[in-house]
Amino acid sequence: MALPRAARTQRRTRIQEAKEEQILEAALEVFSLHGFRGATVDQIAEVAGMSKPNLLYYFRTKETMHRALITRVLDTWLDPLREFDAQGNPVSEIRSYIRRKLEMARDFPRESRLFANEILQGAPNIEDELKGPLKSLVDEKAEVIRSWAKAGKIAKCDPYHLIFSIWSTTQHYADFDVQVRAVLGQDQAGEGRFEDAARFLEQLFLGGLHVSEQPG
Amino acid sequence: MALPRAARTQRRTRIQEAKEEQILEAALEVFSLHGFRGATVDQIAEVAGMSKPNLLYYFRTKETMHRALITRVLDTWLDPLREFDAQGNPVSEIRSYIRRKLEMARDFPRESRLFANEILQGAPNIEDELKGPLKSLVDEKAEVIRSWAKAGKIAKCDPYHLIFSIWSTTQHYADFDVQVRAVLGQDQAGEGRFEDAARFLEQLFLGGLHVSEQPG
DNA sequence: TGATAATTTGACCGGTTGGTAAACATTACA
DNA sequence: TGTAATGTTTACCAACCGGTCAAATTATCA
Repeated sequence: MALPRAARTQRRTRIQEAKEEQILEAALEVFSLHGFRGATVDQIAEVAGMSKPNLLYYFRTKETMHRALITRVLDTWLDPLREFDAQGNPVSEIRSYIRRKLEMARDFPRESRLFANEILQGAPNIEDELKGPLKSLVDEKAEVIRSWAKAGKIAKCDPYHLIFSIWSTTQHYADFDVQVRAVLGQDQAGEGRFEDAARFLEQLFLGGLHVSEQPG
Repeated sequence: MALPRAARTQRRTRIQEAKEEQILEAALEVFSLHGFRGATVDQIAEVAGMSKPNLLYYFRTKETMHRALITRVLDTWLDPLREFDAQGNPVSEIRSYIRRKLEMARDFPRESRLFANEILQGAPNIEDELKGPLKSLVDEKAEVIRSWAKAGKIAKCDPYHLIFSIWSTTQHYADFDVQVRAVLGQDQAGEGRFEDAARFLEQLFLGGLHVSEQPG
């Protein structure tokens, strides 16, 4: 009998790595579309092209699989914020942060929806990671923004709500894609909508934070 | 034997009205927390304080119940946008629209999450309503915004993406509440966060759309 | 090659879920 | 009051779901 995955030696065979990758890819597809409880193991197994017991050989439970996926996605999801540079030019840093987030919404909508699903349902599995690593990173970058405001480089504003608003506006194009398409209609909903969004958001944020708006 | 609800005469008894209300209230509670597939009929029945067969006497299937709920929520959810007044002052109209949406996120988070859940999972039940009534209303208001921009009363901008950004930033405080609380921490996450958000969003949108930002 | 470990599968299981059947209780109203 | 329509409950079912098991198959390597 084979040992369960967690009890193996560190060395992972190519097969293990390939299959686990295959499973997580399928799990992303299914979880992001139906949420945790809406997704079934059979469904994931089918998308992954293997039998259910075979899948459960690599991830012993549905929850293990989900947790592995969430952890990985949360990590890459924060990359754009990590690149946020205290030494850079404030305006161009904010602009490129918006652009990177929007690109992720366009190129990785499933990851965005997986995350949104999780948060929406109370984040039962990742509350610790939100209060830990996520909060720390945001605290750090909020301090950077605050210092920019203090130095008069951008308008004074609440840095946390600024970050929230960048998150929400950009992820909206992934999470609420169906609605966006429905409202824009067939003619306007071509891929140009991401460029239009980028233009608009740049205008909104750079206008709203322009130093000339700051009294005193 | 009782007739199923759909086949009854138009006159609804007080009992019917009360029970259906009771059920939809419970359904809102459960669906908004767990999504469609994550919610169980037993759970809804328990919250509604009745037996499962009794509940199914009023709504023959889980889906019927869900659809009734979604339809009603979508309707009230659009009220703030309906109040958007073409004759009013552009700046104060936009400001009060943001405020109303933010108040709804604060006072009716369950409705917001129910809707978000539905859209997130591809809006299988309400695509028609998105492409119909919703799109029509947005088209109408977008035209108003466009006319304001043309008259030089606000900066030129894409009215659709403006509306999207107001939706996303305000609903974020309902849909992503867990994340917002986690990031702000226990000390800052008191109810003051909605006032802080209102102040920030006002600054953002009114600054970003200020007519002085418009070249030419 | 042969033996051992890793991988894959079909059959199955107990619990849950959406929904039904039919008896029973209550209300509306002639 | 009587009775027919409406409302409620208990018992139940078939399908589905997450997960197990033991047997079969394949890879690894001395």
